[in-house]
Amino acid sequence: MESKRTQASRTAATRAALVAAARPLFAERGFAAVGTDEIARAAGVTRGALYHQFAGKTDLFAAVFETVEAEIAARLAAALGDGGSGDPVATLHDGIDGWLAACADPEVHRIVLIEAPAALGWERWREIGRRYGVGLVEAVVQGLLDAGRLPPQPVLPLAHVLVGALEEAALFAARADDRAQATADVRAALVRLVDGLVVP
Amino acid sequence: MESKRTQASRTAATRAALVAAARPLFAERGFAAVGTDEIARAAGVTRGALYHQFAGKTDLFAAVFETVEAEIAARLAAALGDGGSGDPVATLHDGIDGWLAACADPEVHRIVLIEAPAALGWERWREIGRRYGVGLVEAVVQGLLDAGRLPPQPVLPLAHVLVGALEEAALFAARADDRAQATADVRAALVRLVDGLVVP
DNA sequence: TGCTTTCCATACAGTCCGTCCGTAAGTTAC
DNA sequence: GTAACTTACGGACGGACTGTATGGAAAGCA
Repeated sequence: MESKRTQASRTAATRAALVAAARPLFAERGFAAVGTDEIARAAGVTRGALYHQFAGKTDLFAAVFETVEAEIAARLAAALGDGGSGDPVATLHDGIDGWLAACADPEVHRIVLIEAPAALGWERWREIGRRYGVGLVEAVVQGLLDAGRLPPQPVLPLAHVLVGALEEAALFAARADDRAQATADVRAALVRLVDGLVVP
Repeated sequence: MESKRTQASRTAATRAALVAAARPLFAERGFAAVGTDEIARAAGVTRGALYHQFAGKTDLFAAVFETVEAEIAARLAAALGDGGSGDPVATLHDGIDGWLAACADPEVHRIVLIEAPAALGWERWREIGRRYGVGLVEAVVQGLLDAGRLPPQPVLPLAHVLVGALEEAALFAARADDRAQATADVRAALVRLVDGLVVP
């Protein structure tokens, strides 16, 4: 079968090809430094296809960003799902490890943490991020509050503060000379941070 | 006097005019969206002067970024200098307040936290930031370690984690609908965070 | 004052984004 | 099956922007 390609499959194929081609380019050289012609050629199509499938270069980047975010969220959800039955604080520690491991990949932290805020603007960046990574942190914090492991307080401010700590920790670890050592160090700092928050 | 302008003063005047003109433009529309011609016209010169004084658009942005960072650092150093004789934890609380107040200005947080990482790259961003805001946090953490108010640990990882928390807190507060409420909320979250770290 | 260096304005070349139009591939109606 | 229509795509054009090269004015120095 599949001798006759349907429109939907054509569209899906070209969009996927463009996203897959743009991802390493954006990650390597940044949003502004890579042109649409290079992306289209790498995807085996022309700029005409790109501008038919996406509203523009920024929209294509948003699609790449969403793909990366979805991968991280799925990875973290899987890791957190395993420890869901145990101590919520232990779950949080697992989440820290999973996050740092995911951001070790330059394709992740360069796109998610460096390029996306400027390319999409902070509001749109956070709006998308809230459906993925930020949303996970919110859920974990809410779980801790429900379990009485945190003093009563609004969820969102604490979640944002923790997200900021996690993001900068990931960049510090990923860009360090000795990444293994740096990862262990920031992990310890993050664990001390969250352990100081929770009540027995 | 001043009928006869010296070369040094000419250079200083044009550089200052360009930096002053570029600052609100970059803050309002972002690094990529504002052209060099618009900056030059706003400064009352031409692009020729811009490219004579700066290596390029990125270099001009770096100068703007350094100016903003220097202002924040001076402001925080003044606030922290007053409380230097008191409790180091109280000093840290004052630092949080000063930081949140400084980042309430869009010219600050848009340039420092959104545009700079992508425009300059993370390494250069942090290299400059370390001479200003990040360096202050490092000093405060080192002071807490010396005073025995923190369990022994490397300074840099904890400083970066705290900087990340502070940065995201500032963005959250600055972009919220109810900024006063959001500022109070993230301030409380940050205070709980650092209070959980220190030992009596 | 005459010469050199610094500072700056103008003109030019190269690149890149977004849009427009024509064509091909796929879908629906009869 | 084929005709009418919609969707996907390639190629080319126009506009904007960055960085550079060239010529002249202002300042430093003898």
